[in-house]
Amino acid sequence: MKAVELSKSYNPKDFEERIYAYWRDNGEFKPRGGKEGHFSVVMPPPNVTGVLHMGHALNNVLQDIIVRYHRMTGVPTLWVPGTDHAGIATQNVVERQLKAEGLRRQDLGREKFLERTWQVKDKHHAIIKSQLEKMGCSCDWDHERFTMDEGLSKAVRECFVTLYERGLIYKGKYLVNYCPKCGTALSDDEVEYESEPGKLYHVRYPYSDGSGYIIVATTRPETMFGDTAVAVHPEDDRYKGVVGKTLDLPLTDRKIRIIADSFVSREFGTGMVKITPAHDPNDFECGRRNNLEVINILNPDGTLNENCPEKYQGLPAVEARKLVVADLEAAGYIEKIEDHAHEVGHCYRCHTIIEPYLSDQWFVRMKSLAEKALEALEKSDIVFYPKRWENTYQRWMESIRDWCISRQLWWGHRIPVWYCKDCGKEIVSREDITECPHCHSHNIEQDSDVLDTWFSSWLWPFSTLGWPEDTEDLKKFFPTSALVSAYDIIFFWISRMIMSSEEFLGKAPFRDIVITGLVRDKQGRKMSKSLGNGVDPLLIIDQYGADSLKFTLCYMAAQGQDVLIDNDSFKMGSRFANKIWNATRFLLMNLEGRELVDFSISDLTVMDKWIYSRFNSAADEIRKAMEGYRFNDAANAVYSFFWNDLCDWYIEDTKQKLLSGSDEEKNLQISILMDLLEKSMRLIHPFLSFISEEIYQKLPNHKGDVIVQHYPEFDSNLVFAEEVEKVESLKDIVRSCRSLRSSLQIAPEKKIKVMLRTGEGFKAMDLVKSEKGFISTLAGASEFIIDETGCEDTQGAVPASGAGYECFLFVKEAIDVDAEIRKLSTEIGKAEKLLEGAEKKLGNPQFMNNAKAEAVEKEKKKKAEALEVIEKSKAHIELLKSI
RNA sequence: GGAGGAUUAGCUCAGCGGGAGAGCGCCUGCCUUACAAGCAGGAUGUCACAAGUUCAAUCCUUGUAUCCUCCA
Repeated sequence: MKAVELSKSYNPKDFEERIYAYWRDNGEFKPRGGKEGHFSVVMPPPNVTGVLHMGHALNNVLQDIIVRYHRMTGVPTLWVPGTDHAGIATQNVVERQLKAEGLRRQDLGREKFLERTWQVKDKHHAIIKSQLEKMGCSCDWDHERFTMDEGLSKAVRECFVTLYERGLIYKGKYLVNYCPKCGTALSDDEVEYESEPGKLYHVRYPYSDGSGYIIVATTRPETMFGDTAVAVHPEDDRYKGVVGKTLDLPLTDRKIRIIADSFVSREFGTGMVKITPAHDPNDFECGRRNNLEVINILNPDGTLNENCPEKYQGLPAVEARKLVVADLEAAGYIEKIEDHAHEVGHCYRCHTIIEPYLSDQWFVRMKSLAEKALEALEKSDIVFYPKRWENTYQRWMESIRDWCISRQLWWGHRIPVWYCKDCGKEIVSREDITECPHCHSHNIEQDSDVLDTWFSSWLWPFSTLGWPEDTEDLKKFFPTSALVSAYDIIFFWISRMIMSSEEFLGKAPFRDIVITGLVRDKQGRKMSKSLGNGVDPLLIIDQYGADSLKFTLCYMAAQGQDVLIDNDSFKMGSRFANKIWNATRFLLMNLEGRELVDFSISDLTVMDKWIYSRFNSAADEIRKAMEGYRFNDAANAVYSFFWNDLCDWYIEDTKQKLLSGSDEEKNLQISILMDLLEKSMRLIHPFLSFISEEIYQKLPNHKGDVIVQHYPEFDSNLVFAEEVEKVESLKDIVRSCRSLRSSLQIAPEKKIKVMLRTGEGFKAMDLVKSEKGFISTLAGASEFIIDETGCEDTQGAVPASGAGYECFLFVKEAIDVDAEIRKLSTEIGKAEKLLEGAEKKLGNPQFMNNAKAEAVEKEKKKKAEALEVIEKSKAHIELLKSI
């Protein structure tokens, strides 16, 4: 057989793109496994604005690992990709473009504006798709969906109309979060609160009967024009008797009443609160309870309207505030002004301050939906990883509020409601209509609003599979198996998907909910453009390769913890990939002139059995880790098996045989190595997909594409506990010798005589004998003597000890005897500490009675070992002194 | 105001009832014919603080401090 040549260094650019195309063109991403059951994942659809950032990379890389792992177990596996139209975000992008051209969306008109938005969508979609491909995502592109494509739009219609028919959708006057800049209502979750320095204004409201005044505290004095009451706590002793009295509202000619309501905090300000139902959520509720008038004082653009005194009309709220305060002050209504930090809501898209605003909006009644979703958790139909998010989910569901789903935007799913201008009826329809079904008038008009983006994405797990049609995909792949998402959209998205799925399909949309952390910079800050601390996944791929990106993220993604990284973090994955590359390169070189032979367990040496055992354990660890979505543990197992076990010890051990063994020995050895390499590539594939495929296809014993090979499983035939113990013992001996050499500053090329003296209970004798050459090489021995009787002369040797053995290095050069003695003394010190602890426990009757038998055994062993170390070390000190 | 998370080596973080770990960085020595993106050896920690439970606490409980996040 000829050697297979690999380029000298790992260069992912040579093959990543080619391999991706190969997989895709060969249909490897399609669900084709033959086993029973299915494994399916829907990709959280990235927004078609902007490009993918490191958070997307983390999310998709983890999905890819899960998907590849399950695909290799042989079940039909489907990963559905897609993108989200992202209403406000995308519309903002287009509006920014227009602004640069001096235009507004109204100048274009709805149709032209939407055309332009579709162009933006197409552009960003192409970028996103290519990014996902570069990352190596093994999603089935034939299943790709977009939240505004035909099928999904149909699903949205079906959903809206059905909910309407079930009485779960209503239109109502409601106080909504309103962004004056975006010109739309926002859901509660789309408002971000930030603490901001502000003022607390104490304002005097005089009694109408002239008997003095009361003082109310407010942070937003301009809203006083919408005041319709002042409230006190019903049990506030300070204000007994004032309830029911009338006040003159300053700067106006209106009169308002004092009411009692227990929502008032007695501690805040003066304990008297002005009630502005149209402009504060709490006040709105209070107003409802007390049948207060609701006066809206704002225009849609956030300026004051005709319900305010004329001089303030048309002013933005912040401007009006200044003027109102000045006027109040001039009229002597201001008691005092103090600094006051308070939470201010901002639009999550454009960061403008949110105004609570009274308007007509569409809502979904959430209570019944939430109840079903809670039940799903109680019945364990859904499981969160990590589990603690279940509390968060539960609390949110329990305190659910109705969901405002209308948005005053153009980009999105138009609300399927028509109004007949002739008969005044409201028509909700699955199909577009041109005629009023009641009076047959053509004078009808569709509601101009669109639906919240999440109203389409909450259907994602089943709408992407064809719902509302009863498709094959839906039958085969729904419910999906796992959903991977960061914790920031549990409420926006995850919770709502569960609700919609329970409502429309009667089951949870997925079983496992894998919550990842957020990607942050090394200081723990969110990555953002303004901070300039972002790490671009594409640049990382360019620099280190997609496998490095993937493996590093996986290695760092511990149980939903945030992932803190910088550019250099990815060297870790890159080094590992390079190691894999070079180990393979070495092995493939050694194929020259060899024949692969069949072998069985009886042909295996102790070392062989050890490495197969280690491989077996690694496969088992990885399976357990994957089942619990502990990605870092899985990555760790892969890493330490390949590098520490296979490369550092096993391959090193085989070098000698590969160089100087007989042809037969060489053939057997390289065959075993090829078997291990083939298995390793399968083991590694979910975590470093490109390199493992590239290598796999070059192996003489490969069986097709690694992406669809069977994932290694725990094999009880490959458990060799005794051999493992022996090899660990051998490694220990080598380490002792190396450590001694190093501390004695013996140059690597200097070979010296080494003697191993073994005591009772030393099990690895046969291994030590058969691996004499290997030990000699690693220990730099010119001569390696085994002393089983303890009779050999140790005069003049430098000693070291371990469990069941002593090593003696016969050094002729002058050595630093004192330093060695000091080293031994610290070892004695450590051992004495251990001994003390062990003896204390063993001498403690309560320990002996209560502790587990294994714990007691362990302490006994500890004690024996400590005694051995102390004894030997003391003897060694004497030996050194005699030099 | 409520809830959750974090606090372990210089840095980033695993671990989680019985002798403190990884990667990076650092120190020493090696271009050993796969890999200097490597190899070998080494140093570094009152596991935030305080009580409690336990035969035994970095790990469980409670409290404190500092930091972060979410919700109101």
